[in-house]
Amino acid sequence: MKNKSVNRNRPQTGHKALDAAQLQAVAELFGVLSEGSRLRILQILQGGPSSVGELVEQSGLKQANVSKQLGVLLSAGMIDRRQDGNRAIYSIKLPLVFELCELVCHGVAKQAAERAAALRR
Amino acid sequence: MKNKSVNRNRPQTGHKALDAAQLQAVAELFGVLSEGSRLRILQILQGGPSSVGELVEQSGLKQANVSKQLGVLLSAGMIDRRQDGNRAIYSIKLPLVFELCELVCHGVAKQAAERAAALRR
DNA sequence: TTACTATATCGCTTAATAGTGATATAGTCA
DNA sequence: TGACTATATCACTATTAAGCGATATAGTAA
Repeated sequence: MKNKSVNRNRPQTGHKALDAAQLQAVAELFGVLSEGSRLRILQILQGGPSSVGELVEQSGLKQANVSKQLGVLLSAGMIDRRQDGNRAIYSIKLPLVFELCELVCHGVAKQAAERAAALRR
Repeated sequence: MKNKSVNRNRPQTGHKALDAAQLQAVAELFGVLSEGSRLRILQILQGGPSSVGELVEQSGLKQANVSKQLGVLLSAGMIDRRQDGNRAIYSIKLPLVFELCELVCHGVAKQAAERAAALRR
């Protein structure tokens, strides 16, 4: 028999593997970030807290949709909500969101854009 | 009139905003990472190149599903494919994948797991 | 109260995709 | 050649969610 294993000499990655539940949690976090409309909202919120109306205006999305996506972001714990009189003010809660966007935007945005354009068959 | 703008004194974030196309590209990248099965495959590949059969064995997923998800990862440019006789050997291509996982896993995995468990209403 | 504004939610249609069993394709070995 | 193994693809079902118009809810102001 050949028994030619590909996996000898595996490099040490320096972090322990996640179990199924943790993997699923990470997947869900990425899932929240996998929608252009939500990224757009987060991008606006990176500039500071905003009301729903301001988000609607700046994003170009419909109000119902903005509210819905804000709910998703809120459930995911990524943003905070504060009531100010008539309005609801949202702000970014998790600094990780910043870090993720920094990492992705700096390192990959251009390549990703090119690749996505190429793949859009 | 009140004209009480929430958005004075916006902090400088130090990176320029992405346009719609770039946002969409980033969203698609996150989308690829938003599935537990694909994260599982990437996690195994972090230990080194593997054949499809090895991935099937270690992941517990069906072969058809592994092949399909490998196709998604390949199209996204995250992994490489090499033919070795009868087998197809896949390996991680984008180092960014490592960095993303490091960042997320270290900083959030536990919190995300707790939060996801709490949210699983 | 009434009128007005801001936000959230409902119901709906539509689109995308995960996972599956079955099958097709391609390489290996006799 | 034929038998066998490994991988990819097909056809299908079921689930999920985005975006929308319409409506409900809540706060404000007269």
